[in-house]
Amino acid sequence: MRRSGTHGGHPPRPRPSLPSRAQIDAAAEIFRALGDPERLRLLLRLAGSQACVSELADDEAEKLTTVSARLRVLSGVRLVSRRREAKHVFYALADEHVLQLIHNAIDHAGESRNAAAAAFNQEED
Amino acid sequence: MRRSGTHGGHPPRPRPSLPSRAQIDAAAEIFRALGDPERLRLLLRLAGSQACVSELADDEAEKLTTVSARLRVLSGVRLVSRRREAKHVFYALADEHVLQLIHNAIDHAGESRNAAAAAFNQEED
DNA sequence: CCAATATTCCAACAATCGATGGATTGTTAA
DNA sequence: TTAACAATCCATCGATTGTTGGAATATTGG
Repeated sequence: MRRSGTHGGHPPRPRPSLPSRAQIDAAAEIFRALGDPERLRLLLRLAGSQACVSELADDEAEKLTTVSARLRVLSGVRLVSRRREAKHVFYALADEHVLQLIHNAIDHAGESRNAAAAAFNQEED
Repeated sequence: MRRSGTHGGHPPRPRPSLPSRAQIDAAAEIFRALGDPERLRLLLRLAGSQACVSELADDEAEKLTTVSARLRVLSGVRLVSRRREAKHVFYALADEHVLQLIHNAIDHAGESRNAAAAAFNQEED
């Protein structure tokens, strides 16, 4: 049964060309970096104010190397920026978009209760 | 340094204090589900049109159980919705929000070249 | 130079993840 | 009921991940 054309329901949406494989991979990498509670918390911490590694480690009561490793992942996908100042290396959110992305996810998590099935069908879990 | 006050396009987003731990965990779970190229591709495929598991498996030349497992992850965080119709189970994007999230990430990946250092001194949007 | 401090690099390790085949459940038709 | 098909559940396996201690690097100050 191959009926992939006869179920109307999707409005004609301007499809901005399908993302390339490279783009999908890049996006997945970003999401993967975001997909860890500790890294996410670190990002939100940086949203408040920039900080150096030792300060962050002290703040979250974690090992230095642990925090450094987390920052390395976040920095690897440019979610945070690095800046050296004397002996310290300061990290900061790359830009406001990052925060938006996170808050979008939090939003989605909060409302997904019934929004999920809304446009599709009503079902009960 | 720019203050978040006079942005001419965003609805008044009240800074929602700091997200709770549960919210962070939930967001991380969503990001983790998004953090896999195959799952991401599956989502984009569903953005085109809903489909049942076997159709998706056939479409992407993957095992049925593999696709089912991927969908299970996506469904687990309500990124996609499930609907049973006769013998088939149809999956669809949970809502448009999901697509926005993905395109935001792709966007970020594309522009992250110089956006990284922007936040530290002068930023431009 | 050497010492002290801040951070990253490296090499384990346990924990988790994704794919997969086979068993199981669910649905329809005879 | 049995048969056929669709999808999920379960157990396993190989690969990857996150943490961590110790070594290496970088920077500043004697």
